[in-house]
Formats: sequence, C-alpha cells, structure tokens
Amino acid sequence: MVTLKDVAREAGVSPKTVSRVVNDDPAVNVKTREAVAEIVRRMHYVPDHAARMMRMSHSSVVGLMTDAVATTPYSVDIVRGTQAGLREQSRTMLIANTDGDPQQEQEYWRMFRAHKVAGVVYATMYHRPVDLGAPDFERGIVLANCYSARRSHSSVVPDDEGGGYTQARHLIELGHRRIGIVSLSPVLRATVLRGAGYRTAFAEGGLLYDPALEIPGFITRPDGGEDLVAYDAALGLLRRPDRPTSIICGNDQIAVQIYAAAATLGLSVPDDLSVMGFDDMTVITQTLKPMLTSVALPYFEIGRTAVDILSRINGEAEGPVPPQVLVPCPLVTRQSCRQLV
Amino acid sequence: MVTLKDVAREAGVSPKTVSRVVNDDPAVNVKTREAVAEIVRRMHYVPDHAARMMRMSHSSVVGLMTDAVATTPYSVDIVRGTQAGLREQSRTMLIANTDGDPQQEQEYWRMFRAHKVAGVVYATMYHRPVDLGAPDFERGIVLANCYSARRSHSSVVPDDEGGGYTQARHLIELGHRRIGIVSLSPVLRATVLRGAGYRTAFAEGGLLYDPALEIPGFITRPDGGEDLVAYDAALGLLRRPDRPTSIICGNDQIAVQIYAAAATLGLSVPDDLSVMGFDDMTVITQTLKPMLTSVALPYFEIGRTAVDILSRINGEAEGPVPPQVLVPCPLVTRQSCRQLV
DNA sequence: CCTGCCATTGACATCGGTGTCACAACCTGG
DNA sequence: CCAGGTTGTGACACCGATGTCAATGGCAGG
Repeated sequence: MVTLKDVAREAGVSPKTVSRVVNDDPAVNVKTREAVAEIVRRMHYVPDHAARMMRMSHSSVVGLMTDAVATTPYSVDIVRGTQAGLREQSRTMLIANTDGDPQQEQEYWRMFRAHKVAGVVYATMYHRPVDLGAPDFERGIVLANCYSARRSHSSVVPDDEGGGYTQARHLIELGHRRIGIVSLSPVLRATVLRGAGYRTAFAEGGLLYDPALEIPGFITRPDGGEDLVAYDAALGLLRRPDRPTSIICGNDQIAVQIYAAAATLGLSVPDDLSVMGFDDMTVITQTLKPMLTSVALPYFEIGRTAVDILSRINGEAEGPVPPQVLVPCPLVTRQSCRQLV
Repeated sequence: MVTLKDVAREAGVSPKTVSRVVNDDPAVNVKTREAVAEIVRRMHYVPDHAARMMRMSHSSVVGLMTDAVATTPYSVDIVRGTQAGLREQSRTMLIANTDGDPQQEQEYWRMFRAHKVAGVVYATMYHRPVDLGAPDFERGIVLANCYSARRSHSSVVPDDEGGGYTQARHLIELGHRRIGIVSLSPVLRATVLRGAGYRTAFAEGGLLYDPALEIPGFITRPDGGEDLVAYDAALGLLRRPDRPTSIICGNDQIAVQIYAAAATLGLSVPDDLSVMGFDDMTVITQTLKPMLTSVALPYFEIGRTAVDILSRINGEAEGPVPPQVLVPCPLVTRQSCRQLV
C-alpha cells in the first residue's frame, strides 16, 4: 500500500502538500502541483478511505436499505438509479437487503452507523407507507417508492395517479368508450391512486365510470400471499354482451393473462381488444405478441432523485427539501392498443 | 458519537480493556467483562468501522462488481445470494454497477482499493468469459456467472449442460419422442453447453438429434442487439407435417412466444404441445396460462457460493479453492408439459 | 518467605490521512 | 527601505481503534 508519506518522500515535499494536491486545494504552486500529481499517478497512489473517513468523521458512502427489491424484477432499477446519482458525486453505496425482517433491519441500521454513511436511501418493493423504527440516525434519510406514515422523512414515489390517468387518457384518445379495468389488489395504495386517475380521465372524456367494469386481477389469500386471477377476471369482462373494447391492467403480468383470455375467446389483440399494461417490465412488454403498450414505473429516476434529495438534506447541494417528490410514469407506446374508427 | 474512550471512562477501565471486551478477547476477567458489556449496551456504543479498518488495514466489506445485472431481471438474485452469504459472516458489500463501461470499471476498481475491500465478487449478466483488465488488486476475486478466459480466477457458473440435459430428460421421461428446440443465440456459451446436454439426454433416450428441429429464437442484429423471433421460429416448427409434440426453450421469454404461436395455430398447451422454459423467471413462469415448467437459473445460489469461495481464497474458511464450481439448475415442474400416453 | 508463573490490566505507539497554525519568501505601496 | 499583506509550505496534533509489551497482584511450589 503506497501512502501519502511515500509519495511525499518521493516528491521531496511534505505529506500535507501531497494531501493538498490530491484534494485540489488551490493553495499549491502550479509547478509543485504538477510535479506531485505526476508522482501520484506514477506510484498509483489511492487515498486510503479509512484514514480519510476517520479524520473527517463521515464517509463518502451512502447506505441503501431495501426490503425485498429483488422480488419485483425491475425495482432493482432503483438500485441502478441510486448508483447513477452517486457516481456523479463519486460516491458509492453500501447495500443492505432486509428481506422485510425487522431484526435484520436493526442490524443494518447499526452497521450503517458503524460505517458513518453519509445518508440512507430506504427503498421498498411496493409503493407503501413505512414507519421507520425510530433509528437514532443523525444523517439524512430519504424514502424511495415509499413514504413516511408520520411524514417525518422526505420521499420519492411514482405518480400513480398520473400513471392511471395516462393509461385511461391514451385509450380515450384512441376512441375507446368502453374500457375495462383489471386492477391490482384493492388494498394497495397504487390501486386507489390510479383509480382516481382513471376517474379524472373518464370525466374529461365524458365517460361514465362503471364499477362493473373494474375487477381485481389479484386476490389476497388468507396467508398474505396473492393469487393471479386476471385470466378469469378477463373472461368475465370479455363474455359480457357489451364487452369492453380495451382493458387497462394493473401491471404487465395481468396483461399476459388478458392476452391468454382473449386467445381463448378467439379475440385478437389489438384488433378486437386493446390492452394497456403498467410497470413496463421489458421482459414481458417486449416479448408478448403483439408487444405491449404500457406505462412505465420510473424506478431508475426514483433512485436518482432520492440521491438528489439526500444531498440537499445534507446541505451538499443547493435547493429546497421537498417533503415528497412525485416522479411521472411515462407512456411507452407499442402495438397492443389500436385506434378505433 | 460514543467512542471506546467514553465507555472506558464510564466503566473506570482503560480503552484497551473495552476493546478486549468488544472483541471477545478471553483474557478479561469475567466480572470486568460483564460490567463493561453492560455499559457498552447502555451507551449504544458501536465500534467505528473506519478506525478499526485503518488499524487492521483491511475492511470487512466485500465489493460486488456487476456489468448490467439489472437488464436480466432475476440475475439480481446474485446480489441477494451474495448478501445472504456475507450476512453470515456479518459483512456487507459495496456495490458497483459498471453498465459494461470499462472506464467505469477502472474507476470502481480504484474505489475498491481505496476501501480496502476484503475481496471482490465479479458478476455478469450472461454466462460468459471475461478478461479482467489485470486490476492490480491484492485480495481475492471470484467470478460469478462468468469465468476467466485465462483461468486466472475461480468462477461459479450455472451448469448449463446439466440444465439442458434436465430439460430434455424430463420431456423424454414424459414420453415425448419428437422434441423441437428454440434456442438462444448460437454465439452464447450457454447455447453450446445446453446443446451438449440435449444430445446426451437424446442419446440416453434413444432419440436422434435432428438439427432441423433446432431453431434460434433470438437473432443478433448487426448493431449487436438481439431480436426475439421465437414466434416465427415456433410457427415454422409447428406447421411441419411431423410437428414436434414438445418444445424446449432457451429461456422463458421464448416460451411466451411459443404460447402465442400455439394459440395462433389453434393448438393448446399442454394438450397439443408441451413447452419447457429456462431461467424460471417467476414473473413469466407463474403468469402464463398454463403456468410454465422451467429449469431455474440458480442465481441466488451462485452468489452465495461465490462468497464461500472468496472466504476460502482469503484463508478465512477451510477448504480447497476450486477453479470452477458448477451450480445445478433445478427443474421446476408446473403445468406446461404433459405425459404422452 | 522467596521465586517464578499466570492472569489481568494499562501505557503507549501506530495506522494514514487532514485541520490548525506558524513561518519563510516574496510582493506592494508609501 | 520598511510595514503589512499574500502565497506557499511544513510541523504537529489528532481522529478511534488495536498490537506490543510492561506492570501489577495473586498464588503455588520449594
């Protein structure tokens, strides 16, 4: 391990001067700076993070605590987004996955303290309220994809209401007047918010919201798990005499089953039925025939924004600290929705 | 921040004694130990990672370098598996996602050095050879889901050959004699290995391998991207007069399109056609109607095993350091394959 | 009672950086 | 030519832990 002192000896200056060069302190003569910089390069000197951290009493590492990000495949994009944001500040992150276990979570909070992380992004798999177990943690905390039940922390969440609006609006603009909805479990906040979005779009388009056309595609089992019943839900909708010309899905998995139901009934997508997904899981949306039009969950952007807010909280960046940021859910148009004449 | 000294003062002993207690050094009187331990708890003392790391000149953090794990959704399970392994050693990981950019990769190697990570798990999205740009890195490196082109590092990879064998074997056991294959791009190592597995199983079952029944489901564009053409490939296979009774897929996305092709031709899965996936992306396998039988890529296990090997390399655990570990790909039976009478 | 060993504890140096402050050399304007 | 300022550099202490080694006290054996 080559240290400051080694470089200093080689360069014939004091360690402090090398430190200055490494840290871009302007109070160094240009000639000295260049000479030292050259030697730093030549010797492959890398400042010791531990020593620096010890002296400065805080780290350049940010903690990322997640509950079970991995189970919804694309929510890892929160991780990617977070990292992209940190990279610009040349920081890294320590990652901690709790699998939803409070015990593990406690453990990881302690670890974050030990590492003196510069802040924590707390991300969840579902858009939901959380109540951080009062972790006596001095640095900033930002919630990603979840929000504080007691409004004690800033949060960055997808604009589910806007997403629902976008779904409905697009179909209405294509001329659809009878729109079915196969939604997520009604207990989810996303479902409620998107419902509001649908209603707004319907009202704007002069459509009546018909509760009979909205059916849950997932049902919650007594054990807390969920069953995907979108296939049956879709059959129910599509066998009605006044069957909808299009269906809005709570997520892309539901759309897969809608396709299957349509195939079963001999209906063609999009000729006989338009289908609109949510989440934009490319593994599904780009794989279905025809490819699925969907509204994307902006996970990457959520992660990135969370980092932004974090540096504001820590006073490293200018700008206000909003209690909540809504990140828009963009429409991704593919081939599953058709214009009605 | 509560320090050793604070605890020592409070306990009326020297800092060194507190250190001994915290580190379970047996050379401490039982009474002293208990008294100090109590105060440590009461004061919420957490040892400063930076100071410890500096003194010990290595960290308890392991680096995880990935190329683009996020684009294949379930390969994040490598991350989860790695973490699960580290947790048992009460370690954490620094995560670095290079997006396949060598420049970023260099940067992150430097950072890992700065952090004095205890080792690195280098994971890739596809099972492929890699050539680490000779990072002058003293600690252990283990490759996950990839292997060293120059055999210079240990690697942990899925047993693709075994996986292919498992796919074919299961169908043969169900009585299938005409088996179509819609494979991944032929340039992938996985495709070659699984091909070998198919042949072994075919030979064992007394089947002839017919090249005309194997068609790529992905084709590589000139720009390096890939197009999913499994739908057309499947139509080709299924329109043959001697159409196969079952199809082995290179991954689950291909299976989605096989289902679509079958629906187009009025064939029912599994009555008219059995379909066997690969990867076991639950988002797909549990969503399709009927649910897809598939062979799982054991990403979680790969990550976990990599951590194991790493601690052997670093001499923290007993056991030999194998140059390569093959992790088996287990069969996950669902409803898409049927027994032929 | 003395010697030597063991169990326990503490003083001190040290890891690799950075903050503080002193100091030398060089200006600048009166 | 000098007071007062500016610029560039280094000496030194310190961050919080742990390794080394010495010191202390108790006890067994001779």
